[in-house]
Amino acid sequence: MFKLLSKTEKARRGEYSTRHGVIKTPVFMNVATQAAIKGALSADDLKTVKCQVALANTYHLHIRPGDELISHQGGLHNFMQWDGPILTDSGGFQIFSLAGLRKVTEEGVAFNSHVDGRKIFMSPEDSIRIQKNLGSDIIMAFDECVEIPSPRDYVEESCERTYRWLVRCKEEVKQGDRYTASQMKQCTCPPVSPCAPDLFGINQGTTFFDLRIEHMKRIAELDLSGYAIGGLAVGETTQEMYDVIEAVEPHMPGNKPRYLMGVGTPQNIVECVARGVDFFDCVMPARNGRHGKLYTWSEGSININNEQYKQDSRPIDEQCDCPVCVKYSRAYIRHLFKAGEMLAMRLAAIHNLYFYNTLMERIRDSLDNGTFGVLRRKINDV
RNA sequence: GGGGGAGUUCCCGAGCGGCCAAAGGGGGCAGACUGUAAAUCUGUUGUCAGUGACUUCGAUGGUUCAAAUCCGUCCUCCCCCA
Repeated sequence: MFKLLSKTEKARRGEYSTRHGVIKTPVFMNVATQAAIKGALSADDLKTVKCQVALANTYHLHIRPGDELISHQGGLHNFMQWDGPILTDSGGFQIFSLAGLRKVTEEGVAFNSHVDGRKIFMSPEDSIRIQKNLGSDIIMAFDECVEIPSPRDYVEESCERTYRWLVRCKEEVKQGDRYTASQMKQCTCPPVSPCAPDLFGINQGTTFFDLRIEHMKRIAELDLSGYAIGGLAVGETTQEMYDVIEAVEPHMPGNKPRYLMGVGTPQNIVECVARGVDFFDCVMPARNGRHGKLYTWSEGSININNEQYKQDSRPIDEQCDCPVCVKYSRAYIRHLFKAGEMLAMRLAAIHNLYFYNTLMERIRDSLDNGTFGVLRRKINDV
């Protein structure tokens, strides 16, 4: 359940309650696709980096180790030992990123597993059932993420289908309680609650404003727990992305959280908070970290592999109080990268995720004390 | 002492008369990464200069229009036999 606490122009401060705790928004969700943060971080580390919500993936976990298995292990929370909220993506994006192997029909999508190549079929109902087996707090609707650019008639047809899929997803969520006894035991919510997960719908329509708006209006009528904007940051310009959000935002229910899927850079996040977005997720902090690109408050991002840091005894960021910055030097971390040590990626991921989660904390604080504009300018200037 | 083999650009290693500034790795330098098939991918790596020029393939002398590639001598290393 979402509670809007305050608004600063379009920017929103809120709280979203789940059966695994309250999420303070705006929030950045930390991506743990396969029930782990890449870079060798555990659920304990998620606490360290001040993560509020973990994001896992339906497609990946269904293929391996299997959602039934995870269900038998007491659900995803128990499996990965994370007691905070979990949002699972529906698999829609994976099918998009596996382009070439997929076949989309009204019933669902057939595609080849990236693991062993076997044919897999996933319907909206399948996706919901899988996400229920995982025991997620927030589940995403099964959508088709359309490539940008795509022909208008295809986008239109796809939006229609994604809408029909959404209706089916909603129906499936209502279907009998799929939680196992062990999951119920894990569950901390009152016994009377059916523990049905919260369903977020996903807006599509590429960069056709009218299709985006039309689609948004229709899904808004379904009274879902939250609304996502999907299919962005997939090749269009940043300005186009902002324009789409500005076009769609007025048609999103004000009393429901808004989630911009897969975005983005610190600048993107601040700019999109300013445009009314509450939830974000992105692989960038973890992936860039693994590749040596580290975020700082005063220098923007630095590539720690660069020769200039060879003898640099300063921390990654002198203004950062993460466990990495209070201890280690740039010279040491650069060495770890050059030497190919796993620790390099781990330390980098910890720092970057801490940076992102701290960024969100600062955004929330600034919204609370009226200094959001200052922070926004600062992030854009770096 | 006798016989055989090898020395290539930062390293390993191809090339064995012109298409070679010289394949391919590694290493170095730099860049990309936005609901994670990503500890991945891309560019660059003799010097100088905007097409081109100049110096490189152990050393030195030669053969040839032309040599990293052929021949002589020398230096160094490896293997086998005594």
